[in-house]
Amino acid sequence: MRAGPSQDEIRRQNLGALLRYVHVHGATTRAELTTVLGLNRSTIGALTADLAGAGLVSEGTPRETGRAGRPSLVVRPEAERVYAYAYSVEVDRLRAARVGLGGAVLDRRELDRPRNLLAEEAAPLLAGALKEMHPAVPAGAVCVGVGVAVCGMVRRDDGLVRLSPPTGWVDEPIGAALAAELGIDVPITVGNVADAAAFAEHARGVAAGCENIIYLYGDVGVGAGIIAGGRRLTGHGGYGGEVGHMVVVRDGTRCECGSRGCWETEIGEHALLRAAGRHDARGRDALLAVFDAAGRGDARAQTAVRQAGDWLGFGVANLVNIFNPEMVIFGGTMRDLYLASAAQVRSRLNSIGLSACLEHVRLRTPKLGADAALVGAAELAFERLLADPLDAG
Amino acid sequence: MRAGPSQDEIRRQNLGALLRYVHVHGATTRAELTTVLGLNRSTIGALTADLAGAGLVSEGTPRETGRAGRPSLVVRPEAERVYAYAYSVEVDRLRAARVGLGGAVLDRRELDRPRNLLAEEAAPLLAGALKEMHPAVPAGAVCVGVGVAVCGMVRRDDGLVRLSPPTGWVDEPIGAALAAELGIDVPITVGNVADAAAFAEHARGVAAGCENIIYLYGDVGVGAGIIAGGRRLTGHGGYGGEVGHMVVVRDGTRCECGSRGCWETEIGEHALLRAAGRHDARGRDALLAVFDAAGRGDARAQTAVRQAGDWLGFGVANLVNIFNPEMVIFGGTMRDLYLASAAQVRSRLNSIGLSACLEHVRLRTPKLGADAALVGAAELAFERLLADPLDAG
DNA sequence: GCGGTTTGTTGTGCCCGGCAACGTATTTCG
DNA sequence: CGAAATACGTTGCCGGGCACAACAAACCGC
Repeated sequence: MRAGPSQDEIRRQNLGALLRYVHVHGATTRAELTTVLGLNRSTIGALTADLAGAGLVSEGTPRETGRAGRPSLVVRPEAERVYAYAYSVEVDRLRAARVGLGGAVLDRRELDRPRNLLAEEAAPLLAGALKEMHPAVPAGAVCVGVGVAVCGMVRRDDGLVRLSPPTGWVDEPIGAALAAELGIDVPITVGNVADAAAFAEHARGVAAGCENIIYLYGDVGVGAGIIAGGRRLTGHGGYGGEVGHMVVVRDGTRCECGSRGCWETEIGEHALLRAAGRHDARGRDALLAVFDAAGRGDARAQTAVRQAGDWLGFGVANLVNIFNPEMVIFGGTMRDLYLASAAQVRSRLNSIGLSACLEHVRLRTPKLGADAALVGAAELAFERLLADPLDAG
Repeated sequence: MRAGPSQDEIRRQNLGALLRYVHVHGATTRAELTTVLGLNRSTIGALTADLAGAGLVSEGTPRETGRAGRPSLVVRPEAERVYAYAYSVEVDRLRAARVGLGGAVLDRRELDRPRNLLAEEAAPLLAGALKEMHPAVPAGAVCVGVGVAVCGMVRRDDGLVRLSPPTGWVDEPIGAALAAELGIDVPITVGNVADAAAFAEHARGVAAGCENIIYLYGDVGVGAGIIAGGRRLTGHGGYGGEVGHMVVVRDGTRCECGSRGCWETEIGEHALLRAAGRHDARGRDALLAVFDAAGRGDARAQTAVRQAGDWLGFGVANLVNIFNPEMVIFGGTMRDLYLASAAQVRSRLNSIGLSACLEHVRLRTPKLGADAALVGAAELAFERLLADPLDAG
């Protein structure tokens, strides 16, 4: 039961809408902004002046238009001067990047992550990557935040990593550890990697313009970033989207989460490698080798892929029936699995899915590729700026 | 990429917030409204004046407060003069009601629904109920809309009932048929019965104040009304929440939807009656007889109930893992099943559910009882008024 | 260079809500 | 019973936000 916005909230929202537009769509003429945002020329002028004054955008000379009339000024995000640090904590990899307003990756570092590395041990490594990148930051540039994407369940309120079977983390305060290590005074936002990737694909990837999407992200486990009605589905505690632990086989194979027959146990890394007869292998490279082998005609690999693809379609169909999404995106290892078994996926989907839900659903692979998680993490950090550009800038 | 609200939208939203508050919470003093809505006394005064002018609220003499100071005026919804018609199309029952602003059922009619009655045949019956109720409407009262709750998949854009296996409806334009039959010029909103019930329980039932809930509604089939982040989860076409057709047994029992092993085939009416050895029975009474028998110690009935309860817990656990809701509500026949098999439900939930998701989830039965669907249908109709009180009034 | 066209800029006005001063209704206390 | 205290409604004023219109500026085609 909340009242409507006050007038300065209007201003904030309009500033945010403008900044978000140039952040997502890149340099934009003022004329275009007036039509897109539905605001008056004079208002757009005032807003850009405010944002330029805060150093968030710059106005440049117009592009050659070819048409008659005074050319419109171009509003550009300050892609170099305003940036966020983004981290992605994956099973066997730590990624760090400096991402400019506008979404460009300005700098990056990657390092292998020893399995069973705890948050307190990871934080110095992550901070080190940041310090390595720091000298390249131009003078006067300002960091608006740090975003961290972790493959695990993250408590919304404080960013505590509750449970991340693939990394072995339980109640790891990665945000606090990182804050202590960095010693810089910027807000740190921690989120789930699938959520972050979904967010990025929703903002500037294949799902641009879609309001209802499911981004399925496979690593060792499987999670989903879900956007419903244009907003992230977080759930009450922030643990929404744990579709990998939807049980698809009652009393099935034991899962790391303690339950049995989770979807993950049928389509996760372990399941596929085991089915392909590679019990000792792990990691993404091993997985790709299976897909390769299947592509080259290896019968056992083909069976494994087909079987996993069948289960992939099974679970996706269930999710489609529940959410009625506009698009399902297959990211991480799910991308490879989907591409290798699209026939099985579609077949299952068509047999299980309700026809009304199948009508408009599109199956896609990510547009942002491996960077989706990083860009999404940055997007999490930028979100604060976009909600209130002048205060957070 | 939408701009912030304009100034008259502020007004609309504030009017809506005030009207919604008295609609949900009943008569409220102006003083309370100022604190709840965070608006100034003068603003509340202006808003109530506008609403009173439109005949939506009335201001009354203050209640005895016992405290010092001038007593605050009481703002009351015009519960008799402003109303909506609500319909609920269930498998073997048609309900109609006149619901006043504030949510009170002012008048009601119920009739049996012959199975296999199509929308065009149902519309005259529904219209007849309305005409029966019409003479009792006080002079000067105004109808703000008609809400219809149907146990089936409803297209959001136009209210077409796409598929409703229990009633046998396929692409039935109940909204249009009703509009033609009624001949009155008020907007007709059609929605899913589970959605409507969830909406009602969220607004004024057990889930008041909860932002993430799953309302499980059982009739012949099973559907869910889902509220995520405080907003209804509709999905892209409006078909979200069809959890009854989440497949829980791969290649299991054939379902009316064309698929196999849907949740519905394990916990729906047919499943329970069959398991209890009552193959020829149907309807709610037959179902209640099974629960009765189980309560009295009938072994076969007990086994049937336990088995269905086990599957109920299974599906609920999956949904809890996916959505991380704050509350799960068991309505319709699911209420009876849940009450009769709470032990099984909790047991499955605890073994399958992720511990983080189980932390805060509460299992509840509806507070509004059998009226939830009707009140929810009315709520759908009121929604338009609450979004823009002065225009829609 | 000149008209036509499109856009930036500036000044004005409307609307909304906050605020403070004043009037009013009720309780409490002497 | 009456005055002080308390809380509230009402009124007028103010600042902020955006739309609008008039004017100035920049570009195109001729």
